[in-house]
Amino acid sequence: MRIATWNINSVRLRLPLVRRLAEEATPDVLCLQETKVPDELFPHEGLADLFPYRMVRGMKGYNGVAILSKLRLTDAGWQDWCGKTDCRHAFARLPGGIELHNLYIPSGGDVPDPAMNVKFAHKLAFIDAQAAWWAKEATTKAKRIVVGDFNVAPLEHDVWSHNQLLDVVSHTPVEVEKLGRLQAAHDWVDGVRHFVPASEKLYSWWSYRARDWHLTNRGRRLDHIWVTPALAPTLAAANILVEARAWPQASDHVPVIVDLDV
DNA sequence: ATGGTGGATGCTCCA
Repeated sequence: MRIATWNINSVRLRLPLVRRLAEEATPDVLCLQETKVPDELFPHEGLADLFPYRMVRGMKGYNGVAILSKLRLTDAGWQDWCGKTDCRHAFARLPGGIELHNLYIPSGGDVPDPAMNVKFAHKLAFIDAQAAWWAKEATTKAKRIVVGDFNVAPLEHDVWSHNQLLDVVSHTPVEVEKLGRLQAAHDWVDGVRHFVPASEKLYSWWSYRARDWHLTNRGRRLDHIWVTPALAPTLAAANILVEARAWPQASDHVPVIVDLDV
């Protein structure tokens, strides 16, 4: 089973890129974030041939998540967090009793101080709420996958310069610490780092503002696929599709892909 | 230290 996650930054604008990914990388399940489209305007007609099963949860202009699947989805739904209806979490059950969760964690704005910046406070509260939720749900046998744009690059080599990003939202110690607690809450296994040593640089996002993203290569690994320990033995491969950053009218994020032998 | 780009929206917010 091939699972992919991609912050698409408008699914309507980049529908051709979604189709290209589906055809070239052949994911069985594709989770999107920042779809930026209300459910009634979601481009189902442009995706139904590739992904007959779809769970979408979007709103006008901002955020939005979608699960597109070749495999049957059951018990599909969505959930609100932090008292907001901002379309950041969709879930569904896959064949084999696997529960899939697609998350778009708040970006957090520019100032890494929750007292000065309500967006950063929201981000930290969101991660805390997730950690509490998973601590409550966790069982050793649970077969679960959580994917998405977590907007946190947790490891030193998940950013181009650890020292220069310590004060930059996405890599501050408080976010990394909270994401670590969230990860520990269900003993989540990082499906990509399972195959790539922590000493190796790995990115899934490059800013639009760089003159030449490829030349400067100032990336961050913000997009993740985690699995519960019960699924860890099935991890078969992982890939970050860096080349997609150079596709015409690219998203600033690239697809992250994990294969499971299930 | 600053501003750089891109998307959705509608004379600005968000990333």
